[in-house]
Amino acid sequence: MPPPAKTPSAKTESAAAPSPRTDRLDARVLEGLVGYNARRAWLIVSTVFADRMAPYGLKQIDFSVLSLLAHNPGATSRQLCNTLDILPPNLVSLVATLDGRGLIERRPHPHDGRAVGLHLTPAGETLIREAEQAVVQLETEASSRLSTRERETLIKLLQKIYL
Amino acid sequence: MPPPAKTPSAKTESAAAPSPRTDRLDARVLEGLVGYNARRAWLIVSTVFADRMAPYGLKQIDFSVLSLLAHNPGATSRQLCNTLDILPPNLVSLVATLDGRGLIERRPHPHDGRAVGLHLTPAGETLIREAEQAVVQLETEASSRLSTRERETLIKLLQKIYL
DNA sequence: TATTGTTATACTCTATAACTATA
DNA sequence: TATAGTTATAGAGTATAACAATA
Repeated sequence: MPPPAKTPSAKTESAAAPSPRTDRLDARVLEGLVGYNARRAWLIVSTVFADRMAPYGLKQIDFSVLSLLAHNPGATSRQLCNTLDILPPNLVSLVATLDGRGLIERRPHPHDGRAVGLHLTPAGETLIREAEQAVVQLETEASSRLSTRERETLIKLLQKIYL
Repeated sequence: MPPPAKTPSAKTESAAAPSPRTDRLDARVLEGLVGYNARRAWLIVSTVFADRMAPYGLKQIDFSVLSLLAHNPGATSRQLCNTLDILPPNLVSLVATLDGRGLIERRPHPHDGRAVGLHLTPAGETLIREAEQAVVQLETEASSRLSTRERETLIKLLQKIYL
């Protein structure tokens, strides 16, 4: 059996340079891991998201909550928590802030006296409509090196992991 | 122009159920975003990672540092920071802990008196060798619904975003 | 003057325990 | 007894400013 074809190694670049003194290291092991790559990609999209959503005063979690309420009027905190995988105590101040900004409204739940139905206000509706458009735009730019087909494939494969 | 074909909406499930009272909400807008999906997928892999690496006493960042040092002996803190996109102050206690555990060693840098070359100890070499195998295994399981080809495609597409 | 590594610190995110009011 | 929402709090993760030693 012939020796296996070696993948190019950083060490073989130059036999006389044990300390290449570059700023970047050989990260090929990490770059072969789904977890590492998913986090790095998310970090990039995240940064663009934060920049573009700053004018709307929305962080990622705020956007998620408003977008869910736009398409699920009357949803409860518990439903938001289950859908977004966040813990109830961490949603409280968030909902309170959105309420204080006049973007959402808390109404008594029709069938359950313990629960509170969350609804977008007209201001909230307007804001999330604009924000959703901005997010679609920002997502397209952040993944501009992917074709439409590739982007769809990427999302489909990611969902095979968590959905 | 005819009305556009409606995508199936949660609202059309039943005209008499304005509050479906389910635990899951319609999240199709979010599920169309790369950022959202990348984060959700990373969260899953992350959980599996934490469970399987607990016996080794390694968090993700510890694993990344040790793995980089295994393939880049003598790397400096600054190089680790640049490669992993973390800030220097946040690496200090981390390196100190790995040093305290006897997994890495700090040696004076040959060409730069300010810098410190980081090296794995024999114990560190052994640990990261086992840990890398465990991570490959855990990654395969966490992405078990993907074929080998799909997993490669996923990684390639993620790297198109951040690399 | 610029860079490496460091300290101190603050802010955000995430997690747990315990309470209340309703079911 | 169990669940929805809340409070308080603790722990991680991430960020900035400022300093000492060296280039």
